[in-house]
Amino acid sequence: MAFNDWDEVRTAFQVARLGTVSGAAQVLGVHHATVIRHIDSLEGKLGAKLFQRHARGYTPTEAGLDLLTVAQSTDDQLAQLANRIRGRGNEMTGELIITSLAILAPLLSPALAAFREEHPELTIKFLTDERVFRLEYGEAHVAIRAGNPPDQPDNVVQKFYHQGFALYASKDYIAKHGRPDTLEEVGDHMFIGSAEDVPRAPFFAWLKKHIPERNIGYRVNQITAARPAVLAGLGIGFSTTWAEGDCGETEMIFPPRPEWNSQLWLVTHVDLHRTAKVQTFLAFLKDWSTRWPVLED
Amino acid sequence: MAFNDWDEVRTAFQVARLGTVSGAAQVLGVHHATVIRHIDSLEGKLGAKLFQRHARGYTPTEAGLDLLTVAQSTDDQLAQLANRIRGRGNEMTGELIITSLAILAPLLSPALAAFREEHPELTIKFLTDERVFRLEYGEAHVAIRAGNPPDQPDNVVQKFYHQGFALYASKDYIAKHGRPDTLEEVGDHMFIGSAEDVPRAPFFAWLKKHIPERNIGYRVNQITAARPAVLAGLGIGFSTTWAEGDCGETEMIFPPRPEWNSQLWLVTHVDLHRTAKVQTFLAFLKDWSTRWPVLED
DNA sequence: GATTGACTGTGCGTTATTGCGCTTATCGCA
DNA sequence: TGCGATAAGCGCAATAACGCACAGTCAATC
Repeated sequence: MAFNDWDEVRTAFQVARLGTVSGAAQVLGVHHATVIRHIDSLEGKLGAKLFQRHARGYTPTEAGLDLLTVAQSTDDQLAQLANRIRGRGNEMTGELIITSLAILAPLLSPALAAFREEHPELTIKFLTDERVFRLEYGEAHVAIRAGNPPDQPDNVVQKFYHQGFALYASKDYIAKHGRPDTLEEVGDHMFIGSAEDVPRAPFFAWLKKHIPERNIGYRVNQITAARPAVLAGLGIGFSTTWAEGDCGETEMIFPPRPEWNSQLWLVTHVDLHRTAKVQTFLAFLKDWSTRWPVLED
Repeated sequence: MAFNDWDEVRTAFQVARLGTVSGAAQVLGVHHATVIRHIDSLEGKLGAKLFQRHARGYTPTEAGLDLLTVAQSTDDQLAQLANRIRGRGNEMTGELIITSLAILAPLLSPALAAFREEHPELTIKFLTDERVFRLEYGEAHVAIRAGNPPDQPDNVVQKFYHQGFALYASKDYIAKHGRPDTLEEVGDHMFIGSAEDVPRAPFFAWLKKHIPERNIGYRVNQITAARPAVLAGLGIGFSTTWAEGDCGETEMIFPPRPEWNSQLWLVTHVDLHRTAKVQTFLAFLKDWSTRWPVLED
């Protein structure tokens, strides 16, 4: 390790620049004795004189002049860095990393597109994965989570969209098998269930509890795979109300129930929550979500 | 002022590089609590988070990554600077500034030429002036002084060449006016004296004391002007034995006397005396001076 | 040539920074 | 599920860095 005390370099820099210990002390906001001690320490470590001392001040030697130029460039670079970091909090530039459940991609994409149009300097990363991305590792700025309110420490959580799930079937399926009248009497109708033994999604948990095993002929481990199965006529399956709203390919068999619903949460890390980038995005997203269909109780 | 504590930047740099507070503390040779305090202080000053804290360590934010790259370059530059400064003491490069009396230029120049040939990397500045250059201001590395031993503090003084002065006249002058037999009976012979009221040079002081005013028809304020005057036939004047040795234009009228002689001193500043550059030059010069004419007592 | 002002240098008391020990939390592994 | 390893965080005591006051030096100026 070359210099193990950058502050001493900074002190020597000011002395070399100003030519006097007193002047450097004034600029640095310390006592001139401190400046002398820093210089002595630095010269001792380097084994070379940086300054010639005389009653009128300190004159840099060749080594001192060399330090002057290097430290000047360091000073400039650090000043620029400070400006960048201080300004970054208020800038809508760089990356904005958002993570959510894969199923929300169709719902969120239009909002993200509109947000990017408003802030072209911003690059948006939209991450979906089986594993939960960790905000505390800096993997994302904003997470959209479902289910019970996340209670990670250092995470700022706020209520977001209340998502309604209903049971749908394709028009083909209905033409072939008709539609069940009640959920208590499903007859031979086939349902699309979860591949998990203990499904995390509330609607899948409900399905496992209320629909007999024999009526479940197709199982998925991700809800995103359910809709294509429904469209393919594999059975009656869950989908969100916002996805099926007015598309002509499916019909709602049973309307949303409170116990099927899923609450979405907006989650940010406390360190990033206050930044303009995150705040602007959250405000935009909440405003956008008012246009989404609302469940009637 | 952007950063007023470069040490905290250095700490943050190691944390960003290694990813953990503990690792950075180990590298820096401080306690990990100190590292945490540095980071907290730095973030507070910048008003932005540099790291995301979690149980596995510290992950740099965008600002932290920015700092990492800037500080990495700073670290490299300071390391190179340290190597340059540490090595400079042993290098024969850069400048070597020598100051002396103007009259010594003809004597020293051949030595300086030979020295530069041995060390082509070295640029030699040879300064002569009325005023005395001050070593303690870094104006020169080596000074060649005459007269009484200099007793400036912080100056390293060593005996150098013992310079002999004699009285010379040009062949023209001798042809016209002949030559005096003794210094006690100078008759109408003209001498070249000093323009100063109290001459500092010992031979001029002697001249003022022993030669009547009426025999001094030409006065100079610098000894360098004396030899051209002698050559021009203005009178009998002092010159150094090394200058007149075997040139055919002048003849020695009176041989050197101990009271005319002048001791030369090699003077260096204590801060620079130990450097290889100065030491090598001093050794070379002393060796070279052994070839100069020696006074017989 | 005495005086004034600016600067360096040093001993001493104080403050602030640091190190230490302990606690808490997380992860990996059996 | 429990245990060991690793890392952050925090209060308290020790130490090192700091500011202060005064001495000493030099240069300029009237």
